[in-house]
Amino acid sequence: MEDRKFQKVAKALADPRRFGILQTIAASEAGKICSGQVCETVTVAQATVSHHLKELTEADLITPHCEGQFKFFTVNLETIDEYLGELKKRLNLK
Amino acid sequence: MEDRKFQKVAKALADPRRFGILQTIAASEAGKICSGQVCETVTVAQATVSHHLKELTEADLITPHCEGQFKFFTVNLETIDEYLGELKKRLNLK
DNA sequence: TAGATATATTGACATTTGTCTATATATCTT
DNA sequence: AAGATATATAGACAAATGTCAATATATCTA
Repeated sequence: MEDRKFQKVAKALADPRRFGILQTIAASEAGKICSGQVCETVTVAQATVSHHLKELTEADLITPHCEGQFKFFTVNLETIDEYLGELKKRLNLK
Repeated sequence: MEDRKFQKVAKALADPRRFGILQTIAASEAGKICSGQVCETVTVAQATVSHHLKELTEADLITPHCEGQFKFFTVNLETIDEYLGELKKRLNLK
């Protein structure tokens, strides 16, 4: 994994609220959830949620797909696995 | 793992320079390295290195032990493993 | 005991970042 | 077409953060 992506992922995971959103998406019934539903689970403004979803998307931790006026997100498991592997690799673990 | 620690570790890992320092410690010959040696591998001031080492220590990612006027650090593998496990757990992975 | 070396702390500063309100854009529904 | 709903963007702001120079503290050595 490239430095740039490695750092992007680490940063995306580092904010508590943003990680909470990621967790919410991961825990969603259908494995996907739309922006509005995320907003309901959180105490910040819609613009802030939109911002966090963008960050998570740019880190490739989630993947968006539109259905009409709704935008759904799914967790990108591969990126997470890659990140965990890369972290171990860089720290010479197991 | 408690929320507080989980966040602390994530934040500690999120800064590129700080992660680089962690990597340097992990890669050290003897498995331990003192502050001054870390300084040599990096382009920032000694005060900045000291600050990052403190952050890593507070996140329990490294453990300090003094030998005279030197302060050595070793990587705390347990914390890293715990963090990886917790991350998977929170995202419902494998 | 002095001076040298190693690390920590303080205080300042600039940048980054999370947040908001207001507004724009896009899609749906009647 | 018009209003309603969903999401994105712009701009502003405060708080957090990485950085530094200067200084303090602690330990070593001659």
